[in-house]
Amino acid sequence: MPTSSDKPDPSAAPLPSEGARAILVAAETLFASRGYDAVSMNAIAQAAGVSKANIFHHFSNKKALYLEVLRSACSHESAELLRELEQQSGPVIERLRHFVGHHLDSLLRNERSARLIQREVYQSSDAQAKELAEHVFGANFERLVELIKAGQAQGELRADIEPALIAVLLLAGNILFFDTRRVLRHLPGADFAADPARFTRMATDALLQGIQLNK
Amino acid sequence: MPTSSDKPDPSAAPLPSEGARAILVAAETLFASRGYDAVSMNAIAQAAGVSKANIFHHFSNKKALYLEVLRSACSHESAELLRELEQQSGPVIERLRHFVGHHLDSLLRNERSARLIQREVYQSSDAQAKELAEHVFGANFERLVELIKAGQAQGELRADIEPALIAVLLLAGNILFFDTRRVLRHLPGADFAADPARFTRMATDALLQGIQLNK
DNA sequence: GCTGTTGCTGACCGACCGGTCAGTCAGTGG
DNA sequence: CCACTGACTGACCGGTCGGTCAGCAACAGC
Repeated sequence: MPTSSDKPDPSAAPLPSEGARAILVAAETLFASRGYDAVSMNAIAQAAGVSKANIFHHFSNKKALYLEVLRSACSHESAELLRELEQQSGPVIERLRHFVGHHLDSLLRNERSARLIQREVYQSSDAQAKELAEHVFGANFERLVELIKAGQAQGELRADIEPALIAVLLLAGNILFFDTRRVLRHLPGADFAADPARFTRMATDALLQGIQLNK
Repeated sequence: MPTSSDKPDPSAAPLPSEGARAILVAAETLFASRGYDAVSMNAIAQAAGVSKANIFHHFSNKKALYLEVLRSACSHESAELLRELEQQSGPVIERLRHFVGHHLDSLLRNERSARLIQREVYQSSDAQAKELAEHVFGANFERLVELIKAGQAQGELRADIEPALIAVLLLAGNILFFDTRRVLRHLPGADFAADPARFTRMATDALLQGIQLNK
């Protein structure tokens, strides 16, 4: 009998084997840059320096490998952002500024994970979307909304805007920047595309204070 | 042979034949929802109700078909937005409000085109990104930036923010909404996810007036 | 009649796909 | 020493991929 090909449990933490690690790394890189269908098991095997059959020894099939890559990316990404949201103190506006700046920085540093998750979000079915909202983004988003609510309660932020909307707007600029920065760089007048930190600072300022001139 | 001399072709592009139209429509739907690699020529042929060989009769290969689908999507999308930006009159702020609202509406109505173009933007190489910036988004973006500059010159908008940054922020909310609305719907407190028009109105208001409480 | 030309098709091709299988090899407990 | 195990591999499977090609039906002009 060959090795038992039991399915990897999505909730419990399976064993991160030694040889499987290289496969996961190679697969993450390829899946993130080219997408699921454009990456063959042969390509992953070659990139990982192992035989194709070896991948099937560690993962039951291609989909299971992809899900495992996605799972690790989600947990990694989620943990980093939650950590960032928790530790801060001081005025809410300063905490928001810091978080937004860190968020874009995190996207750019963990580009592969971010791309993988985004790909999943952008083409998810309704059922998948609900799962993503609850198990991947729920905690982070709720934490951010709580922070905004606190800012409203303390009179730092306008209370007549839904806090969730503010959260979305704060993240929208970052995500658009992350997604389109290569194109942005070639648009006229968008020289901020080359400087993420400057973009985040200016965008957050604009959103906080408004772009309309107060008479 | 271009025997159809009775029909004046509006663009320099080749004529969209009768039988080729069905292929283009089927291909656009499939490419938009599943991506290039996940769609086979067999699937396109079946969806279009023709033989696979017929596709190769009208298009030299899969890539050429994809590029043709992309080209028509780009020209269609671009023309609609440019038209919207040109005709308006009145205060700049009102024109911006109207444009942003129409932009999200356009994204949702032409979901397939929008998805196709986004897919291209998000995974474009540097060379492709430059081409997209110059030939697809350049005109629209520049027009929007000009409108913002006019608003700044007339004292309607703050002049200390780069106009291109304002343009990006105005579009960012819409695009994030379009991309993540399925996930958004399941996030706590984001009930605006079900009402695009309301989202756009509130988001634009927030951006125009700022979310910080003015003492 | 014949002769292109055009739109279209079924049959087919080599390459590659995800996945399987028999078997090798190093380690290890008894 | 042996028996067993898990990591690993080359060869191979059926099936599908993008793409080709000879040919058919319809229709024009001669």
